[in-house]
Amino acid sequence: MLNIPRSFYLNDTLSVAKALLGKILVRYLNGKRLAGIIVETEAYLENEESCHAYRGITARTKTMFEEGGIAYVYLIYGMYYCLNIVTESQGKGCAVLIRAVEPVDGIEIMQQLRKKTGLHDLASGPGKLAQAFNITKLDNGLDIAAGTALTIENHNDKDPEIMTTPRIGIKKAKDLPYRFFINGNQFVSQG
DNA sequence: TTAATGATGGGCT
DNA sequence: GCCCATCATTAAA
Repeated sequence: MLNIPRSFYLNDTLSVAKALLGKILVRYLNGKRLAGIIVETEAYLENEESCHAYRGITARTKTMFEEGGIAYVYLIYGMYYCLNIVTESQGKGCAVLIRAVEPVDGIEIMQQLRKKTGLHDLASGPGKLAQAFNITKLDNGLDIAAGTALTIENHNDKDPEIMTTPRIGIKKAKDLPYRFFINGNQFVSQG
């Protein structure tokens, strides 16, 4: 039940993306706890084309240049938000996309936010996850390492078996093996 | 079962 | 104007 400190997020992005698997994403919404086990992530490095920060700082991407542990939230396809966690040092411009979690706490609230029943489709994709946790552009720039409204906890479970593949839904740098997920977990997106 | 498509809006080459 | 780190719905097979 321990909030993960900033030092965790200052490590290299690929290591952080893998280390986040099995950790607990926690959101406090109107005093209620929403939580899920992170089962799928993707890394975005500042030196490859598919990274938003690749072309430098803009109004949208300036959050990606904050220091590790800050939330970077952006609107995609006009209707969904994606939650990222900035990694490494201030000014670097890299982050980890949280793609899917396995719901643990606050499942009824997630079902209301998603307008769905059941468990499997609640947060098995980046847009679904943001909807289930009520994450919007208002959360852009929040300090996840500070451990307040939006945070990540380490429950000291054993390290999961990690699978690696190319990232999903991108056109550039599509072959880089920067997607990670927990082997066999049914809440990973796309099967 | 898989494949195709519409929704919807901010950022940018 | 076109692109986009998506999803739910519909159509086809």
